[in-house]
Amino acid sequence: MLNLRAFRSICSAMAKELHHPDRDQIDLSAVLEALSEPIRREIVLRLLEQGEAPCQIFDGAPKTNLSYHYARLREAGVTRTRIAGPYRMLSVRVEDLAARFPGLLEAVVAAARAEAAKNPAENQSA
Amino acid sequence: MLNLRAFRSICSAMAKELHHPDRDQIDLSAVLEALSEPIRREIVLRLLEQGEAPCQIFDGAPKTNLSYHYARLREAGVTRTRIAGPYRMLSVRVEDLAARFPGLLEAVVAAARAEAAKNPAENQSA
DNA sequence: CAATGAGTTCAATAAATGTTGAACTTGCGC
DNA sequence: GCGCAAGTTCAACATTTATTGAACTCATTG
Repeated sequence: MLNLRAFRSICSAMAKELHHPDRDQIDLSAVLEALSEPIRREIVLRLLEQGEAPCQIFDGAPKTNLSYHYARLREAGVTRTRIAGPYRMLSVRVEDLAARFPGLLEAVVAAARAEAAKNPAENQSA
Repeated sequence: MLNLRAFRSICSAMAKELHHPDRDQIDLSAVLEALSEPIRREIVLRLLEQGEAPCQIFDGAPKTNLSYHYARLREAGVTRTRIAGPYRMLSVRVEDLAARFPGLLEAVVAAARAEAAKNPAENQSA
């Protein structure tokens, strides 16, 4: 495990790329758990609406907390992070998720949208 | 909160019924989280295969642990528990879940089935 | 090179979930 | 009424997740 972490650090430094699980390594439990957190669903919804976007567009929590949530989404295989100069661009791995769990993202997104529509005040603060 | 707990105890004692969230109170986060745990997905798969079944049919963990998981599934609105004499019959609230989050249960179940097919040894021990 | 902004890492803490064994409650059969 | 089985509750503990502020890394600009 320590070896894996060191390995990832080396990859990051050399290739300016973060580690993402391969498509066939995306784990159902990790995805469901990642998406069970409201703020993460908001992030996913926003990314789907706008397409790839920089972390900057999210401000519903302190930076460090958002950083943690970004990492959980990425590690679960839900999002992809691309480093672009001083920014990190996030996107949802729509095709990978559809390939691994057909219909899951759509269902969660539809439910999350309905949820957001039901709580507009809460949503505007995000 | 204490009041709600007392209220639920009274309902249980009087009506031999456990509390279940109303359909419109089923919360997306609770459902996703409930289903993010592998053993709970197994329980759901088994119930869907066999229809309503007594708790007895599950033996993949100690009774108290299973009791905890049953409660999480029930509280999330995923399952319904009916008391029948000395047994507790569990069933999946398929229609409620479909009404609240169309396609979600199907997608999770399909993924869980694929998962189970990929790990048959792990599955036979359940 | 220094300053600044974007976002991360780290360690400590808080909160929540998961596990467990003892004690318990309930229903049933003898 | 007693004994037993089914499943729950409780409290303690283990594990994991979530939050936070300080320190950090990296890229850009003057």
